[in-house]
Amino acid sequence: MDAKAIKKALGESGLRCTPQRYAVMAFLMAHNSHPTAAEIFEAVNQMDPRSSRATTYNNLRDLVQAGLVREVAAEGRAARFDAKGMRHHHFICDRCGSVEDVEWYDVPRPALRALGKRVLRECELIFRGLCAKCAPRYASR
Amino acid sequence: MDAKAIKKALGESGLRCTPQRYAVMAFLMAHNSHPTAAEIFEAVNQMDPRSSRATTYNNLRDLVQAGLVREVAAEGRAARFDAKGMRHHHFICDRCGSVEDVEWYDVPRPALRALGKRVLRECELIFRGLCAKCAPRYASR
DNA sequence: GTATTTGCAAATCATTTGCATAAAC
DNA sequence: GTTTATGCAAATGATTTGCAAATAC
Repeated sequence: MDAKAIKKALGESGLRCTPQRYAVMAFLMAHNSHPTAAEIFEAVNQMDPRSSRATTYNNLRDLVQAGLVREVAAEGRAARFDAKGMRHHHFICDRCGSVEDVEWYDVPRPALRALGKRVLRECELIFRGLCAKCAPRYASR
Repeated sequence: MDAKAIKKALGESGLRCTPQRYAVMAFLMAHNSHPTAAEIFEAVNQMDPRSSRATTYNNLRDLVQAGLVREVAAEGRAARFDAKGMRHHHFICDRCGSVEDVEWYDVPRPALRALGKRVLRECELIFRGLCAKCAPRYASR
């Protein structure tokens, strides 16, 4: 379906369309679960055991640099990734570290005032708390 | 000036007021530069070479858990810390990774809707771009 | 006095790198 | 054919942990 689109996007970014790189990109486009690099490696390698951990990491770096993939850093935990599709914000679970999409909402002008000489590239909302799975089991910690 | 306040806050969190822990907390309260754990260790140890790297890390973890310190994760780089004082948002520089405070702005209700069964603890704005120092030198990358 | 914290060095975890081989363009 | 990417294993960087000795309460 978008095999061609992926190839095109990679080409335009000066990246060759190798099976390993394609697989990472396709996987991220098909899953909005914000997987970690390790999870992506597992999944991609299970379908076609031709990739290596290092290559997965290198490809993720390349894709982030090319602007095709977004990296979400969470405290103390491994980074998580998602294909840049429709704009959205993120909800990060305090308990399990999962990252979920939250419907996009334009940050109003007043919030952008105090930026001074800084050059703004993007502005994202990060919600934190307990995800729907963890909320009921709230007890420890 | 707030030596007493620090001691009190630690006590209320069930944390003993050791010189090393106190030093970390006092340093964070006196500097809003969002230092990394390594920077905090350096600074604290320079004034009084009695602490160790491990203890600094452990104390930072304890202070974050106690809710006295906030941890800011940035992609690929070391975590940065700040004492929870006045509420504020963060600006993270794409180039140098520095984290700066941005005046607080209450996120309007509409943005808080799509949260479903999730339990919201906090909501923060993350601005990304080039800091005032890096903006003029924009060239490479 | 007792429970917590420290410091050390070793361990772990996520991620990157060097380099020879293989594949994309 | 040339340039870029791969896979491996080893390196790095950040952070954590085990444990005996020290210290806050």
